Amino acid sequence: MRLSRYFLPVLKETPADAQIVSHQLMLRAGMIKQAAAGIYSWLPLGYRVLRNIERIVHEEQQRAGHIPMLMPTLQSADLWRESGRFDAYGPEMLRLRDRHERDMLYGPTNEELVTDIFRSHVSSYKTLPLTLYHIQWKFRDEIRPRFGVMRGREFLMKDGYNFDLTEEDARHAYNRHLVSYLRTYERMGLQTIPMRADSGPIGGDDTHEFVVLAETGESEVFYDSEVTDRRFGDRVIDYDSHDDCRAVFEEFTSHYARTGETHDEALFHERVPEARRRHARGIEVGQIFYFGTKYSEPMGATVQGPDGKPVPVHMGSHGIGISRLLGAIIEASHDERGIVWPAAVAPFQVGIVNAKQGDPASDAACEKLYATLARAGIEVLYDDRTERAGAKFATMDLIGLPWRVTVGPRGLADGVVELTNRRSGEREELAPSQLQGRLSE
RNA sequence: CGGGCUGUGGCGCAGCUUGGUAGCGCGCUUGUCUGGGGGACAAGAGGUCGCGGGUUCAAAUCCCGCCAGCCCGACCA
Repeated sequence: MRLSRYFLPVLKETPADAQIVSHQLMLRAGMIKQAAAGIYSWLPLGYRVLRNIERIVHEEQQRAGHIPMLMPTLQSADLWRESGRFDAYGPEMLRLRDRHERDMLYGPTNEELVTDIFRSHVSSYKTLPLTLYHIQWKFRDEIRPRFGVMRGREFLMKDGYNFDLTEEDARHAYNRHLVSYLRTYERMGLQTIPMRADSGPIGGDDTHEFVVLAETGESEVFYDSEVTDRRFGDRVIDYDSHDDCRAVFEEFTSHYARTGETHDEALFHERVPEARRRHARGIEVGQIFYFGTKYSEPMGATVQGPDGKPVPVHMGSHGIGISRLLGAIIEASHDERGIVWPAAVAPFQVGIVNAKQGDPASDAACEKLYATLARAGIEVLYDDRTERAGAKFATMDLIGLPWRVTVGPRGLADGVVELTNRRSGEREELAPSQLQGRLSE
């Protein structure tokens, strides 16, 4: 992409409304524009990152055997009356009427819809286990939206639902999701800690939240310092193996780690030596639930078992806050100059800075490099504006691409360009012909 | 929803106390000189001062109402 033909409305000054660094940087980097309280337009740069995160979530979900689909944002109130949540959910649910005065709602979550799909089409235990998920916009009419995309009213979320014949199978689905989520977040360069949490209006007995530790987090968390050393890493796992998934579950949840609502001070003291007790703040980026037959019973989601008798299915649901993740990643990865994107989610992998636009040698070298990299499938943003080098550097630092190539008369006189790593600041000089190989490492 | 605050050009702000020509910085346009960390100079464009009503010869400024947004608290991917 040529920056001169792109749409990247960066701001030099920080808008007054933004309180936390991720919100400030998203606005300054031209990623989002507020449309109303807690509702944002995703400008091209922000949209690219959003899509990258979405893609990773899709890949990891499908790796775990979960099946993608898409349910609508607008739902009929009827199903929610059936589950009893039309009244129970409260004013956080946005209710509206269509032209025929029928009660509708903008979905805050999708248990009712997916359960309805399930009961319409699944009648045999042979179809189980089944996990369906989708990535769709949700609306929750928060009392006070804030912190940009971290607490918006409209937000993009992956929500998935597992249907199993037995509690044992459903527990496995729970563990499998925990493993899958750990992988997902690590791929985005985030360390998350699964914490025992409160189930809120979704209901159910068992639930863990995935928390990114951050000063600006909205949740109060208590944990054993041991948990921060855990890494899933690149281990290979058989998602169908109950034992393998349970082992990971136990490894990551054996130490004390709880959010404020479920925190038990006495237990904390009993189980964690004082030197390892931590009290901090965190950002919730996902949550998994096991809720048994809470929805399947009232809504009649049953299957015929091997003995021919109908049994309600055991269910769980699981969510990842896709749009919130942008904020969480920036909170966890930035410096005084701007965002530092982990490569996996970066809007472009490399930015080319033409230090002297209009200089024939510089222009030619940049054009050639741009074409070569693009042809190699590397996502590259070429800053071909007639700005001075300093302004281009500042823009690149702000938008946080992993690599920057600086091309100018100075280096070209020696036959080299400069490659700079955004995170470490390390720079090396190399011939333009070596660049593609270096970036593909 | 309670408490506090703010709406003035795309962004950041001043002007309001004491009513009388709408201003500054950034950004934007054009030109010249520049050119490796947000350049200099010059000339420009751009504003129903959130909306409605009132007071007044005259309202960004005073009064009333409404709307929007932000912050602090109780709720949440």
